[in-house]
Amino acid sequence: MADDAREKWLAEAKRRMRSAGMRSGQSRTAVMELLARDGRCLMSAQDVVDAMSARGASSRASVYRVLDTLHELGMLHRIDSGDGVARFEIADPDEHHHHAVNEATGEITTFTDPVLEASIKAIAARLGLELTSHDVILRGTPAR
Amino acid sequence: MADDAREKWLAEAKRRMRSAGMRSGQSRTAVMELLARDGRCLMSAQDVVDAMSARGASSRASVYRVLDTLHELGMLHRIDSGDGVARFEIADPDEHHHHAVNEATGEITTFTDPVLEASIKAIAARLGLELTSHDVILRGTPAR
DNA sequence: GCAATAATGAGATTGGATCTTGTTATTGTC
DNA sequence: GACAATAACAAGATCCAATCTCATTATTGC
Repeated sequence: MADDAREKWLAEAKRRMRSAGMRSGQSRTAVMELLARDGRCLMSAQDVVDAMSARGASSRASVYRVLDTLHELGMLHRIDSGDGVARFEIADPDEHHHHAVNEATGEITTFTDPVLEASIKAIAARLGLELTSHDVILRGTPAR
Repeated sequence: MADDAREKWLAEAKRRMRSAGMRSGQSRTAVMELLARDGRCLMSAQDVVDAMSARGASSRASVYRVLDTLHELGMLHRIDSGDGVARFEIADPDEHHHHAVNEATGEITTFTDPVLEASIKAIAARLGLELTSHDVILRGTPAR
């Protein structure tokens, strides 16, 4: 993701927090800035906890709280990859993607697909569902 | 799912276990029969543990082992619904479906869609991935 | 600057899942 | 059918992500 998109994300996250009547404590600020500056794709909460404690700030409880808050505010995607660890990534409104897991290496790649998105929209309409979110996860091994 | 499909599943599960060189201990047998006879859609491991201990059999460890084994043999789907609890359901080779979560009620419905499946196949091919499994989860609220 | 109160930190706690170890049961062989 | 080899099991300890508690600290409107 481009640097300016990250800064935009940070500004938007702060704006939404403020307009939700939330104060800007040091943990919230620090976690948001970490995610905006150094956030990798699919960080686990523990990754964030480690990164924060490496710079001597933010307790585990706070990190979990902030991640949860950002998720509720729609600023983070939460992906449950199946290993019992929730992973987060910045929600860039300009880029909607899904994930494919290489089961041989554990490597995760992202992809986008308009046909897939269209069919998901059609399914939701058929089910009478106002879609709030959706996940698609592919798992497989490299084809020979 | 029809009763005969369940019996077919049970027979196939036993066959695969046997051909994988595994013995048919009482825990394996009991868990498989429970799943085949009374298995609901999306049972958690704990649900199975409770059901087994209600009939005075199978330790928690055994239940987890058997579920894991059945999953590895391709006889169970494992769905991580995002609440930290893995859920399982019988893998009926004749019926491949996905899940939609009603976020207002927590209710889970299933759906199938050929267009969706086709696009997923196409994506996997594009990524050079030999697909072993894939999940699609929709979340939303009932449209007014 | 002050008071109200939201946010935080540290550690305890929860709960799903896994691991360990001694025991039991299954299976091929005789 | 009995026996030995060994796979499978049971019970409980343990692990670890996530949540909760509550006293302390920091932020914000006034």
